[in-house]
Amino acid sequence: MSDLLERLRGRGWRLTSQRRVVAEVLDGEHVHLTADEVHARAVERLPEISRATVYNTLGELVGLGEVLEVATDGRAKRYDPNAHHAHQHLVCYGCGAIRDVHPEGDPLAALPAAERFGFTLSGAEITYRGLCPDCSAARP
Amino acid sequence: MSDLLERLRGRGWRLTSQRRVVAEVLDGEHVHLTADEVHARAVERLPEISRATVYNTLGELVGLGEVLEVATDGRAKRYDPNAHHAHQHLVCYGCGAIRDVHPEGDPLAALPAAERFGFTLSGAEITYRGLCPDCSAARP
DNA sequence: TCCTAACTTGGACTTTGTCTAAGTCAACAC
DNA sequence: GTGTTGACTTAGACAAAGTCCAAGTTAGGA
Repeated sequence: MSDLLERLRGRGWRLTSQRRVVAEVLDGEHVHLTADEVHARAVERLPEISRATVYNTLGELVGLGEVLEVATDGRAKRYDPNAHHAHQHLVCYGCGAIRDVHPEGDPLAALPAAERFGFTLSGAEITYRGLCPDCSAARP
Repeated sequence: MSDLLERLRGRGWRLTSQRRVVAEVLDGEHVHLTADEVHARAVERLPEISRATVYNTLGELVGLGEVLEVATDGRAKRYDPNAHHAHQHLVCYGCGAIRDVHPEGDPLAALPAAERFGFTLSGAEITYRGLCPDCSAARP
């Protein structure tokens, strides 16, 4: 994420303090924040940043392919900065915790031609569901 | 779906006209309606049915395992009555069309123990993305 | 036929996200 | 360093999707 700002600058982005703060908040691994959570953390560093700007910036980052949008629960979308390494997600149905995971093989290979209905496939998203260790311990 | 009402009755459900209509609307294959679409179709048969009842009934059907909730786009959830046959979904990113598909093998098998982080896995949902034949033709 | 707990209703409310008009400022030119 | 300008940000109104509640209705057993 450290060179993200340089890449964005190279694409003609104006480097505002707001965008810098959003990029900083998203830095890291296993980060899957909702837009509101990104806003809350951004406000800690830049109190006057608005919700609209956070939504705008997240939308731009997704459009540029720098951040992935993840919809694991039909509630708020989550934003995953780990866009440059193919991965899937493992979600705890107890507490909602999300981990990036790396299954073996190409998921597209499992779908036979007869099951493609003439579609031109471009990818597959897998959400593994389960109970995390903490939630397993809490439910005897 | 035809014997769904019998199963529900067996579980102590009161068989109201509202629940009957919601179940009828959901009958069929490749059905993936939003709650609002279910409500719109239910109103055609029972004009005074309320949105709240549709949401209640859908929630109960999901809780009983008779209907699946599908969140393919971060917008409205969709309801899939094909809950008793394991399947995955193929979604067109042009028009949003959804098909039920049946990939080969067990998706859980692709996730190595080292990538499970101590979770107790219970299932996996796969969303294949692509362009359907109609949308492919429309985008030269 | 009556009774009652279960069900339904309309509307208020919440959450999540989008849009707009007006004001601000990063980056370039000089 | 200063000025300029179009891109960016802001607050708040709006919209979509979903939840909650008190009051009224009703399915199904007694």
